[in-house]
Amino acid sequence: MKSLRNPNRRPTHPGAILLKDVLPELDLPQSRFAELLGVSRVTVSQLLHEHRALSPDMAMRLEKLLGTSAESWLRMQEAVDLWEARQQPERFATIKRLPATAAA
Amino acid sequence: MKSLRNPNRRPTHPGAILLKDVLPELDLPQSRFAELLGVSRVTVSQLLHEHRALSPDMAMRLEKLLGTSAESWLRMQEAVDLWEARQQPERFATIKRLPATAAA
DNA sequence: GTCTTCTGTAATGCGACGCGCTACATTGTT
DNA sequence: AACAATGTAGCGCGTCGCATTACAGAAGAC
Repeated sequence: MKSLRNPNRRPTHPGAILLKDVLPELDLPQSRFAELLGVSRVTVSQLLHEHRALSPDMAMRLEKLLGTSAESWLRMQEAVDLWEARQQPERFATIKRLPATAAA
Repeated sequence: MKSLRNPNRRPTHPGAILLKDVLPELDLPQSRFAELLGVSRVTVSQLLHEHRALSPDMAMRLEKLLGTSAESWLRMQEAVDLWEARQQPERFATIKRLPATAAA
């Protein structure tokens, strides 16, 4: 087995975690959550529904507000970004693996 | 000790690795390196000198060409991005740590 | 000494994207 | 009926990655 988790599935968007786990736990309206983060309500809503990426700026805000590490939030976004990129192999099709110089 | 490496230093920019380690090893002119990556020479040069960030697109190209994981390249950039963000705490100063609900 | 290669960098244009703001429709609660 | 919360679209703005062009300096080949 390669992994206990399906290796080819789209990784979870950080917004989904916020929507399904974090917000219910906090028991706050999105509007209030947005206020506390110092961003607009629309920004939060779009993030929760995966209509935009979780930016480094937002990762920092979440860290400050929730105490969770900004790194962990960014990692999730990074995973999504790379998964998306890998869905279009044509984009990189012309790039051929360079033989390792095997020097040193 | 918290770490063997200085914890407060700016993390190494991925471009620096390319410039100091990867390119010398490959023994290629930057122009040829750019060709193989499928990007312009200017783009490579600016990346090597840390004048721009290493994008997910570039991470994929490096993975294809060098066999190194795109994740590892992006992680380095992510570290730089977060370090930069933390250098301006004023930006997030108004955000106050929310008490853990301690529910469940 | 001259020509060619490689390189750093500035300038311009373009498209993508994160964000704020406004506005409208919908749903649920009082 | 009235209000709060939410999803979403549209607009403008600033930032950023990238291509292209152009210029200048450094280094090596002849």
